[in-house]
Amino acid sequence: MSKSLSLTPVETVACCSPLTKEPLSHEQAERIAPLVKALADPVRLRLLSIVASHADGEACVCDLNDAFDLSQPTISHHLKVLHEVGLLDREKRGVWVYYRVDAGALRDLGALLGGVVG
Amino acid sequence: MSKSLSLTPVETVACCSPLTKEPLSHEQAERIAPLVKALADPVRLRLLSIVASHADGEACVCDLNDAFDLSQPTISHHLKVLHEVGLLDREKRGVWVYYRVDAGALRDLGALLGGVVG
DNA sequence: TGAATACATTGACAACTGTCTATGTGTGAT
DNA sequence: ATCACACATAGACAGTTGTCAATGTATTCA
Repeated sequence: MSKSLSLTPVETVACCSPLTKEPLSHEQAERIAPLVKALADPVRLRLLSIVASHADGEACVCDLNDAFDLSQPTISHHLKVLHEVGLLDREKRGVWVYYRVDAGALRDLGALLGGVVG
Repeated sequence: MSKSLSLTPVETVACCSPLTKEPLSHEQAERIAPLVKALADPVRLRLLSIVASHADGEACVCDLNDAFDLSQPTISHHLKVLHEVGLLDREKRGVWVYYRVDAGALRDLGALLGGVVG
């Protein structure tokens, strides 16, 4: 895996001490913020929790659309945000697209915030 | 402590299962999101980490202002956001105002996201 | 009382975000 | 081939957010 600027936010988070241990550098904060920002929306929080707790750990977009009173493009948009930041994996099977939570990413983020050692 | 709508986001988070355990309700997501949103900014992430890792667990605004290349009102604004959501406690002593991290709040949020049982 | 210091509040403005409608793209079935 | 379906993308628009300069409010000291 590359060490370059193309690190996804998720990859960045994995290697930081807990927030409360030592001050975050400017660069660390700039990289972590997008990941937290991706979670900072009620719809995306629900999307993530629905996917995570779904049978087989994955859910197709059609299931997700039904869970909200929002247009399909809006759900698609939120899924894209979560995917781009590395919290959700995508897989297309036939006509359907299945999303799956990157459990390690969530765990690392939790550790970073909560103070549990990663 | 009241069970009413006046729950601070921090109080709300403390009582939820991890994100990945079961789907968040609409109401839960609406309450948790502001807390995550408060963290979803690089400046606020750094502010929190600086305060948390400071000697005695507290820092005065003057220290914080010096750590950033931003105007004093801007820092004041970010501190207010973190305070209103319950992540930072304020205490005025003389002319100075000291901020302190609510460690439990951060821990609960980490548990909620990371999946560690609260 | 007056001046200086530490911090908060206000108001303004550009940038970003969430949502929608309309449209595009790929896949499977007839 | 054509049609229907599942999902993504584009463009538009209102609401929110981060920042600053200017101003307000306590508090201490002289």
